[in-house]
Amino acid sequence: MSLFDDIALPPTAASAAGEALIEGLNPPQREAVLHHGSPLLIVAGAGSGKTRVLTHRIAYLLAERNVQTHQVLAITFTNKAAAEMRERVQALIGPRAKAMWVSTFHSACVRILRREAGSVGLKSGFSIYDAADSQRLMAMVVRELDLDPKRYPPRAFSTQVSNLKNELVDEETFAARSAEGDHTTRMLASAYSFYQRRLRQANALDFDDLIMTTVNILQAFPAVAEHYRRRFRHVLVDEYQDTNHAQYVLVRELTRGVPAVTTQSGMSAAVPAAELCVVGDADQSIYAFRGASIRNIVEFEQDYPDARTILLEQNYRSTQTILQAANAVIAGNSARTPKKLWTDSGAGPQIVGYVADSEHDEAAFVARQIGDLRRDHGVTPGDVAVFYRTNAMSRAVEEVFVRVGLPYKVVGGTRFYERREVKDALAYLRVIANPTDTVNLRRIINVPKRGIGERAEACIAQLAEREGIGFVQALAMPQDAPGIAARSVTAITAFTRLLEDLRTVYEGGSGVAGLLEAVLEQSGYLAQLRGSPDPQDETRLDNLSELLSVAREFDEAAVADGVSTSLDDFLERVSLVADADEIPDHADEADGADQGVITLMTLHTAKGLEFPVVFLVGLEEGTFPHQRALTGGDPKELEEERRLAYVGITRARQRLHISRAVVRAAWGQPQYFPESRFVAEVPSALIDWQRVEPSRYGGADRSGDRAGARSGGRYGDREPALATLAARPGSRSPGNRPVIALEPGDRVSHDAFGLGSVVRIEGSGDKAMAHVDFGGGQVKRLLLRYAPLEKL
DNA sequence: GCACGAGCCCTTTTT
DNA sequence: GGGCTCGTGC
Repeated sequence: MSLFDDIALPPTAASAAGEALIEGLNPPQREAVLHHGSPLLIVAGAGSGKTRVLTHRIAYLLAERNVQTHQVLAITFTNKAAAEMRERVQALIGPRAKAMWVSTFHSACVRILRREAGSVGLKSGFSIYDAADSQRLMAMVVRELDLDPKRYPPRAFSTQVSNLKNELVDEETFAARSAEGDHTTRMLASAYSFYQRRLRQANALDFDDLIMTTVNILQAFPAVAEHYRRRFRHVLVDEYQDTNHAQYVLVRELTRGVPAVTTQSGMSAAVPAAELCVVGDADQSIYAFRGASIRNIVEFEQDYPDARTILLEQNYRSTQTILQAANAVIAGNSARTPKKLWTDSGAGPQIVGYVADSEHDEAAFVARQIGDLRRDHGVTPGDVAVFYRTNAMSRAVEEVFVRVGLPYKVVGGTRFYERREVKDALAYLRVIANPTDTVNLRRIINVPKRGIGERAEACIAQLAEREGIGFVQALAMPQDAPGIAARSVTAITAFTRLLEDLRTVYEGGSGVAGLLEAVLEQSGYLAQLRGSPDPQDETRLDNLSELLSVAREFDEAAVADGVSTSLDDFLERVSLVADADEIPDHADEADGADQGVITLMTLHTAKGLEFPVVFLVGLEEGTFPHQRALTGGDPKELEEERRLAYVGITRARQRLHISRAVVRAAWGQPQYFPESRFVAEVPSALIDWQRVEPSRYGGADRSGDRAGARSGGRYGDREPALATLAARPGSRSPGNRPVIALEPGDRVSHDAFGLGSVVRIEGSGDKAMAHVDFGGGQVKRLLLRYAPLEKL
């Protein structure tokens, strides 16, 4: 029985071949594939086959609507998703899909910028700075501006600059706008413009620049814009709910039509606006923190008045139980267009719940449960995923998995390309590709140690400033640097010589791998690691050898495709891939020996994926929803947390497990956490609790226990981990208390001062402070994080 | 110039 | 439990 039974005539394709391309799709899905002309918004619930629809639509355009491959631009959220989409289209219509542009926004912009960089004075071999590089550069700028990094943290500046760029606010506009602002705003403005200047000098672009600069070029150079508007007749965007303003404008610019114009060389034909098709789910918008704007999807129909909207609500992924839980949680968000996912698959097993004493106990539960599922239901490790709110939480799970011998892979976290040794090696390559890349140059100038210290570096920087030349040029004439030691001059000469030699190696046709080998060998990097007593350096060597094989693969692929290998291409690739692009393919490995590995990742990384068995750990107030969303004072943040919960729940196909730890170590110290509100929102009939919070009363009354957890651990002595903590009531080590919510007028009790009443509260979060009147004219100011206070 | 240790922030989430 | 900065001693 389906909702569509009363729809008389499902859409049909024009031809038999076309009919084959929409076979097996339900009526709204077919309609989305076949839709013609006006902009199209596909509002798709979780697991409703949106990527499938997009894939089939592209195939249909190419096979049935006479669209050329080069006329299609498809934007996905990750490179991995792009690769999959290209493969699927190929499977449907053959190899000509290969030439189609399917990529992330960032990769697409790099391709455009490579061609058009000259128009904004960039050399085409520009470096791409990731978030860490940007922060490093911002730190240099803050130092240069003589600002106190404590008052003006480069991190915060970096984020704010990123936000401005996502809003397409350039540094001049911002400087003009903030001239009247407060001191911090003006400092931010100068940091922004200095930062941009330094980026340009380094011939580098940061992640946000990739989009913003592309938009700027399209808007400033009509001929360039026209080129792409004529070219792309179909623009398709997946995960539209996670696009930011700059990306929105980029899409608008690309899809605009071209009017007919008469020029000296004749008449150019008009081109109508490109067909735009976007897919998204407002309930899965989880990237507002980096500028994603839900308005892009909610107001699509206002932005494009002739737009058509198609709703996909049937879920093909999860059981009814899982969907009910997801629907219940997301319903807690106000101001959303109600959308009810439904499925005609069965109820499936109940959600399994577990309340652990500690994060170790919780991890042990996960491991036990996986063992049971393996034994009783033939579940393989590759079927299982564990999701958590923050990267740091993977550690507890990993420890247990290592101990019991479960195979796993952590996706994200300290990413491969963010490891120190990998970044160092890549910095050498970047400097060789782009000699003006100061950030990377200064990164490796003394790595491994070669006697060019801070002092020498400062002398060179001073020389550069005095002569009005770049840092690189100054480095070529160290003897002219004011006050430099003779020893340093020798060291610097040897260093520049090294770089020249390496450049020669590459120009001699070494390929990227050959160059990388030369870098590691000749710089002494390998020698240093090999000779190190630090066991960590062992894994560093492994990582470098892994990087070397990535380079080899790249060279080989270039040879196979008959393309001339380019260092720029290699660097671009490693700059833009996330570890999310290396998620193991679990589904198709189930034949015998290779049973895949358990996937560990954050909820954010989980977007767009699905697993038969999912564990959601750390469902605690303060962990998930995250403390910052609770104390930030912005209800929007809490809504985003809820959407994140919705995303997490809907990743599961068959079995969902939710768990929490009553006590979790934060900053090395144990801290109490009450149950997450998201758990309470799931109808209790859906959950099979295997263990609930232990209480001193021995009962399973969860509401009573919650109060206990909040006010400071009255726990039974059956549970060892808790007994230890409970043994010293009121004197728990400082800094690890939950910050209790207090209001003026509340009655409180203090271990030492006795009874009192709250006069006022100042600050929030970790810095929340209460003024408490304990009588006798004694008003104490107490930091809630430290004070042994209990609300009465 | 560099190695080492103490003290300091930290932690959301990522293309 | 970690990564970074600063001070100290060589």
